[in-house]
Amino acid sequence: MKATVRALDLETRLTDDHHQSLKLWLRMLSCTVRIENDVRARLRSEFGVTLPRFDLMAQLERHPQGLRMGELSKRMMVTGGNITGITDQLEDEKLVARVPDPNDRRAYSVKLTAAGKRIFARMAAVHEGWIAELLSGVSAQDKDKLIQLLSQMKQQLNRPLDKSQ
Amino acid sequence: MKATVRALDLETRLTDDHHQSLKLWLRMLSCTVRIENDVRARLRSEFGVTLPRFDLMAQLERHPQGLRMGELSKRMMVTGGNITGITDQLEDEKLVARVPDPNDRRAYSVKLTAAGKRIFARMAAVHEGWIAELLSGVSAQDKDKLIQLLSQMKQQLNRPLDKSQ
DNA sequence: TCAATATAGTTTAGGATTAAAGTATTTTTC
DNA sequence: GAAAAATACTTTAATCCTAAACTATATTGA
Repeated sequence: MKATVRALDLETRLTDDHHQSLKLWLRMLSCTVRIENDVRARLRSEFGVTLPRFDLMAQLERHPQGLRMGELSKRMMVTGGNITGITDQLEDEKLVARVPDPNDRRAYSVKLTAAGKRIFARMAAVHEGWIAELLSGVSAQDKDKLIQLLSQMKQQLNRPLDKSQ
Repeated sequence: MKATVRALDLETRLTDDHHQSLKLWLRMLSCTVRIENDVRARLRSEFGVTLPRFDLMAQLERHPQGLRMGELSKRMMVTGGNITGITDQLEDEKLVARVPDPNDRRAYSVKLTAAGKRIFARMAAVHEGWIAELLSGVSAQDKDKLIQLLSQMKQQLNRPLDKSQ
């Protein structure tokens, strides 16, 4: 839309923006759910593991010193109660361990066990291949552009919203 | 990365692409979950409705002639059993109705009731405003670019994958 | 025709997820 | 130093969601 001079009233501009935003949101949601479903099915059939358990282990792998429940909750953007449940099951399977925090008796760190590390490493490599395969139809340039734009979006989403606009 | 001449072996290129794809995927997932959680909370607090129920009604609103269970399942990218459950509840609330298909006694169409239409219209307008507000930090140009790139991604995701690459 | 197969939807069992309330511990505040 | 508030995590009840098995109807093909 090159510097248009024709009169657009506020309402029209608002509506246009609304539709554009909604369209973008639905398109992004659609891609995300599509990939998520695919990965979920593959994790189940190839490794007999659920997506949330894989995700929790992925967080821990990036933080070998361990993460608190609250940190996991924040990073995975799910409720604390949810983290409790997933951690319980991974602990039953001896893939993660709750390590008491010596300085705070309410808290502890969750860490991957040796078995957890081993098993996760195997899954992660294959998982990365799936994602690359799924996105193989998008050029490297377009991926870069998407990363850039989505990084910016993410940042904007975390910014306190100005309700006055 | 401008037409580089230095020797990159296959493995390196593969790994680079894998990391780029994974990064893109995680960034997109992060934005999506962030928005989804926000919308879920607002739908609950403003209208006392859940996100999946809202989504199902949104599908029906776009198809006034009604949609079969299987069509809803495909469009919403969730299992049929899930659609059964959500539809049951919306039907209990008299917001949608199951209309028997005269030509196929196994099937029926799900339609919004008059009350469903009225209530959904009210929610949809506000919902659209939330999305616009959430994405207000992204310029119209960037939104256009994102829509374009994500549309392309969506198309590529639906293409039969070439496992040989 | 009628048996085999496919399709439309539901049910079931198990796990995931949320919001809200609850428990235990720590920090703050007076 | 003790009451109040905050923090870290868990529990509970309800809903969501999946995969797999199931019911009922429709289609296919010998």
